[in-house]
Amino acid sequence: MTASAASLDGRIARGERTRQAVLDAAVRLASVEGLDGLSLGRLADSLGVSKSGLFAHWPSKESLQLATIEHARTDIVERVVRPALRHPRGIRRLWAMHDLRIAYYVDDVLPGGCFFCTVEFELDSRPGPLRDRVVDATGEWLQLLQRLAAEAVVAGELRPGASPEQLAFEIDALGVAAVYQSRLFDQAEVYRRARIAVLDRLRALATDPSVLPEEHA
Amino acid sequence: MTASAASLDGRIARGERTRQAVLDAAVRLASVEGLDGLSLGRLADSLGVSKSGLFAHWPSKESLQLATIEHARTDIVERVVRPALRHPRGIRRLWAMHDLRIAYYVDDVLPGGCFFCTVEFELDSRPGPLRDRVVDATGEWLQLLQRLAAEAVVAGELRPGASPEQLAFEIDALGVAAVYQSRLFDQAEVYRRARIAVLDRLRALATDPSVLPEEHA
DNA sequence: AACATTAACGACCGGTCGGTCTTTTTGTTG
DNA sequence: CAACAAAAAGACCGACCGGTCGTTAATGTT
Repeated sequence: MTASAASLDGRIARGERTRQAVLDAAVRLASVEGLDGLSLGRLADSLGVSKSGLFAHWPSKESLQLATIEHARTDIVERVVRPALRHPRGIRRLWAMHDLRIAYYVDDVLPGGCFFCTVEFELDSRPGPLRDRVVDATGEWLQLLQRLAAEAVVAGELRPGASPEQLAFEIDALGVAAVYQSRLFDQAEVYRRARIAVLDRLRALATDPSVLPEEHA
Repeated sequence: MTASAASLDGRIARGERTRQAVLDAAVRLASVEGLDGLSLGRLADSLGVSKSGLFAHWPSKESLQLATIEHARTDIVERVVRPALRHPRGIRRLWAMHDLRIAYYVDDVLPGGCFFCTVEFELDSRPGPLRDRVVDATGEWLQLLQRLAAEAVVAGELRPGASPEQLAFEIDALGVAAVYQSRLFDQAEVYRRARIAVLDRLRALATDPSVLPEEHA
């Protein structure tokens, strides 16, 4: 019985594998049906496991939903936030954040397009622990955009008059709208508009627009 | 038995009154819970009528949901679209449409903020008659914004280079984002940003910005 | 007064929901 | 091998879901 026994125990490893598989499926399902529309029976069926098996890992539906939010957040951080942070600080990093977000949607990572967009509108008027967690995560995202914009101002790449709060609001708005309009109408056109809108906005506020990419037709 | 017998028949009048009361409550409930979260039992309870009484007016839940979409659409037309169309054609009418939309949210007409925003994200990835009807209504709204923008270009109030499609996308995006962010965070600040964003955008594209109102602090 | 029509109700149906409990299977350890 | 522990299954529960049916009450027609 060593300190790493837990990681070597095949039983626990199996449980962890199952847990990840369940959360993967839960995020995918919830991106379409919402966290409330996510039913334990259907979730279990879609994985070929039994419903009661889920209760071996989470004591209630709500705790599974909370874990699902956490899992979705981790996914976004790894696929969007971290890659964007590898770009040079300033206006290019801010643009990369929006660009990679749209790319995440283009790549059809989730069948519903965006887990957080779905649950934000699902829970925005329904108090409770789920909503609280979504509020936190969304606040983090907006503050991240805001911080990147502020850094771009400090670096002199955005005009001193530019408001980071205002800019963060607008960039997020265009990302959210891209999700729902692309689902309702023609996808490619909408994604193009969401990119152009932010590019135009950044170009108008930039001290040297040439650091931004061309508008790809 | 005159031609206007139907309108004089107290039985039919009573039914019509009930029908309107049900649809009013349905739109309000669905703006919070979504069209799927709308349960017939709770809807009936909130009105003090019996669940089976609802089936006297609609043959199925889906047909009630469709009627609810229609009812919500009528509400928006009367409270936002028609008042905005009374403003002079061009950039002022386009601004009025956005301004009145935000005012609709500020006035807390619906407990969930916006019926269509909720159901757009609820149904955007779920095929069926409900989604089809929402797609139609949303398309109408976007084309309306687009038409107003095009009229402003024709009137020479917006620069010839301005793209009505792009502008319509951006204005709608800022309206939608105002809804969900105001529900998750501080309301007044978000509404102010949604107004300023569109005002700035229109001002940048206007040939004569003085026809637009000042940015009210 | 007799009858037709409409709105609305209460009882009930099969099915699904989240959740509990007991049992079986799978893997670890002495 | 036996003893044990974790993962997973299966049977089952009360509550609620959308929906049906037979009935009653109110209104209008003759």
